[in-house]
Amino acid sequence: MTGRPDTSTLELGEFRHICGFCSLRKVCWPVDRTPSDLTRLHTMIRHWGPLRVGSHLFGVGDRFTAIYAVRSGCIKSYSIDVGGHELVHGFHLCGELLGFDAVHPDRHRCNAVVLDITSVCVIPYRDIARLSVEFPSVHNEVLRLMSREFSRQLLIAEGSGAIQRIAAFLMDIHSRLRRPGSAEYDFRLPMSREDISNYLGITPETLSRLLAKLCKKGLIDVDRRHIQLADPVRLDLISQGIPYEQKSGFT
Amino acid sequence: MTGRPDTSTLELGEFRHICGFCSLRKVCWPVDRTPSDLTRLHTMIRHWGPLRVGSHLFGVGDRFTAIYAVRSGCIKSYSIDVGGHELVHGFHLCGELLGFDAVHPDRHRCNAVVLDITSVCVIPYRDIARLSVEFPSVHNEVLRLMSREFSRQLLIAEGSGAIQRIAAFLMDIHSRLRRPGSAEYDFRLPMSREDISNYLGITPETLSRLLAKLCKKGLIDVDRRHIQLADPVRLDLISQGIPYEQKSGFT
DNA sequence: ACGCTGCATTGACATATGTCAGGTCAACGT
DNA sequence: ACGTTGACCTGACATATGTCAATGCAGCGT
Repeated sequence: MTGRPDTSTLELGEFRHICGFCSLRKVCWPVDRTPSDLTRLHTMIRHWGPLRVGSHLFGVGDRFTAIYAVRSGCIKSYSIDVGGHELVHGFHLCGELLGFDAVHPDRHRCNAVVLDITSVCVIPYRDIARLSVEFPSVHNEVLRLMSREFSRQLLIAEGSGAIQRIAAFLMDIHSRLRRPGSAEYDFRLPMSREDISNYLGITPETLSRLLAKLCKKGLIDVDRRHIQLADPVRLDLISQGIPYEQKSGFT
Repeated sequence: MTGRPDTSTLELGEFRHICGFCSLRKVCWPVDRTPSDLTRLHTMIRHWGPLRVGSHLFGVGDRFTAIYAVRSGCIKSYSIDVGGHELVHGFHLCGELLGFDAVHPDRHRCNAVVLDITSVCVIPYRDIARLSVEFPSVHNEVLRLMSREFSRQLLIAEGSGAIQRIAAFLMDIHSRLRRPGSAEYDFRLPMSREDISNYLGITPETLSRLLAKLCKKGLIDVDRRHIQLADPVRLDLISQGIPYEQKSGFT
């Protein structure tokens, strides 16, 4: 779409669509809009996908051309450090935006790869900038969305222990994956153990052991990528560094 | 200034100033501006300070009223977690901006406390929003500054080992503290060991030991808060996880 | 000069996490 | 049914870091 060659990408479903009918509208642009605003959005946004697992939305050094909204599936953003190791910056699930990493130098500073079959909306940045000038609310919206990403990063980084970060991660993914209003506590992780451990800054072995530990303590149930939060309340306490019992074995 | 009562604050030097004469102008707003832009800034910005060590610029829950630019000194932003422990988000040195933590919920999510005798510029957010609408370049500027903060956070968080993070921290502070064009490699840390270790997510003891180790290896010289980077090149390698020798003892 | 005080350092030890190696299991094609 | 493959789990051990307690040391007021 940006002219970037990526032969691993399927471009099957490219077509225009009206955001006014989009189920994700409130997620992408929660501010109330007038019909004329929606008409504008209609002329700006393209739908794209479904994309094949492993294909890239953009890569390091690509020019900043657009913001992406995930309609379904999961995108992983990552970079490769000087030692050649992958560094996972984050995951973008259904209803979330990505691409803000390139606002300043005008070039993407990370890669974005498809983990699940994924469809996205493409919002050209040029149009966002134009809209921002016309509608201050859009400007605030962009700032707000950047801010949200920012605090999510802090959330994971602040836990001092591995268990805290794992618990926080599970709670975070669950809250982002569940449909609004749903009270279900089970979900399927869209990413591998390796991606999770890399994101959390621990080894896959430690992640595996601590998941087993949480399982044995009865806080969660794990079956491969299927997760059930058996005791969300205690999990939440652990994610905040509070052992749920005096002698539970969690610091 | 915002009406927030803070009896520990000195309000000695409050007066209007023309940013066109300000030595920090290029740091705050590096984009070239027309004289009329400068006149506008003139009407917006107030100077404030010097502020006493320990006084607060703002606290958690305060309404988002302004962005602050540090003219001299050092500000620490931090929050208190549910366990009552302090969590240091970052430090703001001469020529840097703070206050963006409150763009979304319109309330500050952290406290900002003075570490060194500090003077700041106060830029009311209302005016920034207004300027953003009139001048797209200002809008980009705000995004760029948020983006810079964002990547600084990642820089520190990504190092897997404590030594990496310490090395990265020292290099980072040095680059932010030195005057442009200066080739000096010594500086004075504006914050305590406890603040540093808290920021890096390690204990003061570990910090102390690893600083001693770097010292013994001849990479730095330490005298209380005075630091000299004796071997910046190798320090930089360490900050990227690359041992500077095969058997150096650094992972 | 003196002792006080707060911060920084150091040592001994406990614990958490990484490393390396091997083993288990489900998914898949033949 | 069989072996192959890749992801995941587990054990033994090395290392890094946290914890607790004691010491050093500069700044400061008396």
